[in-house]
Amino acid sequence: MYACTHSGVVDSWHIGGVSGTRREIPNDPGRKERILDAALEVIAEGGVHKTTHRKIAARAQVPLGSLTYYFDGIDDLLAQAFARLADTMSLLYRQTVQAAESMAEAEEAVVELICGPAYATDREMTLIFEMYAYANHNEAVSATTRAWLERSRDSLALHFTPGVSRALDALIEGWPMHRAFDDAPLDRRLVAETVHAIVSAAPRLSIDTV
Amino acid sequence: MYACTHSGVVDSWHIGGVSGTRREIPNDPGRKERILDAALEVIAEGGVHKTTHRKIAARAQVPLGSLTYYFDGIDDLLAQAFARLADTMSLLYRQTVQAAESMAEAEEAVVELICGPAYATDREMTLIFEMYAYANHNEAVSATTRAWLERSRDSLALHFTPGVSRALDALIEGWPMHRAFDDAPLDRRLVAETVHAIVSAAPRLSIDTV
DNA sequence: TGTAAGTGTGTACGCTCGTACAGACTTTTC
DNA sequence: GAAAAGTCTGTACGAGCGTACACACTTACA
Repeated sequence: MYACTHSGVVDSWHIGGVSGTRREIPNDPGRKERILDAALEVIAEGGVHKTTHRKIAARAQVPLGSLTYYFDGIDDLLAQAFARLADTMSLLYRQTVQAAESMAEAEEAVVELICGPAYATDREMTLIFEMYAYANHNEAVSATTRAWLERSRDSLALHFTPGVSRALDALIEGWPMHRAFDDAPLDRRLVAETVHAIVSAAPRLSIDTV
Repeated sequence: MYACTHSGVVDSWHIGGVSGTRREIPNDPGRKERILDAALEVIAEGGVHKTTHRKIAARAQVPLGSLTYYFDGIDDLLAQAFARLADTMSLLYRQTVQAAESMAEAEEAVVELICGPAYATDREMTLIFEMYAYANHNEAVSATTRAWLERSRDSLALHFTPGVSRALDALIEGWPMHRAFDDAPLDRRLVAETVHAIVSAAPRLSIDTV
């Protein structure tokens, strides 16, 4: 019986001088993760509404039964896939912001997050749209999304005041969304100047005075 | 045979002195629109991935066969439902912006669009998420979405320069999205001050100088 | 009234879906 | 070597899906 808290731990030991090896990782070490990655690919290609166990299994090159073995149904699988996406994206977000060592660099980092495509490529934007949509109908994914937004704001708070962080975060959310549908590429200078305008207004943003 | 370009036109005429009346509107005048509204309700409740012909038919209180009579499959139905949503929202957006008669009122209109809930309630936000997600996998909905974004920017252009319009539009997109997942309500003063910061920076926004 | 055209629908079909589960397979222990 | 424990999977089943279509119904006109 597979417990969903799969650790992947492998242990070797010696008993009475005899060296034994416990079965080397269930069978296929990274299988669960491979399934989750396959799920994200399938979602990116056809959307959640066309995502099925069979497509995921085929993409991950695992038998159909594997999915019911590792996950408690399709909702659980999707929730864990989106959680994996959120982890990856959050980390990238944080690394980008954290690397900045001055206010100028911090502003530049925000511009980078908005203009990409290092942070969010078309594929990631598609997945994010799917996640947001699905979150409105699934409590686990909703929690994942909230945690993600909170982590984003915390990352910005490394450099900016709370008010500025909220405003910039909204901008980082909204602008790439338009980029996803606009034909024209994003004007990097316009973005930079908008970011600067918000940052410069910090002393006047009310939430910071509370 | 029903042609999907249903006009709803009723015509009376006289031929050779005999007065005739063409059947007064197919049978159930607003049926097609009722089906589309029902579709949006079903989508709002369970998401596109749980939306089916049968649920829509039940919600609209029409027979199942009606849906295949009026629409060329589920993709067509969803596309027209989202087009209806976009029309409604676009109009509301434009009316809100257009009513402003000074720069101060224009800024206030933008704040209103962001903070709602007049413009976008939770239900509408859910539908918008679904539309964006679906647009990435359906050409017709993608076109509808692009047209919507363009109309939004045109509305803003009634009061603001192109650069400011783009920046504000991104903010109007992103901030309500966070509102949809945040526990805390939006701080209206912070929003107002952010909007003002962007508007005030207009002379320095590069796209306006081109 | 009879006929033709057009509008609308109940039913049924073929298909794919999620999921269950008997049992094959692998490793460990005796 | 045999048994036990645990890991994994191929197959099958019931449910629900989109869609087609024969046919009922309504109206227009002869």
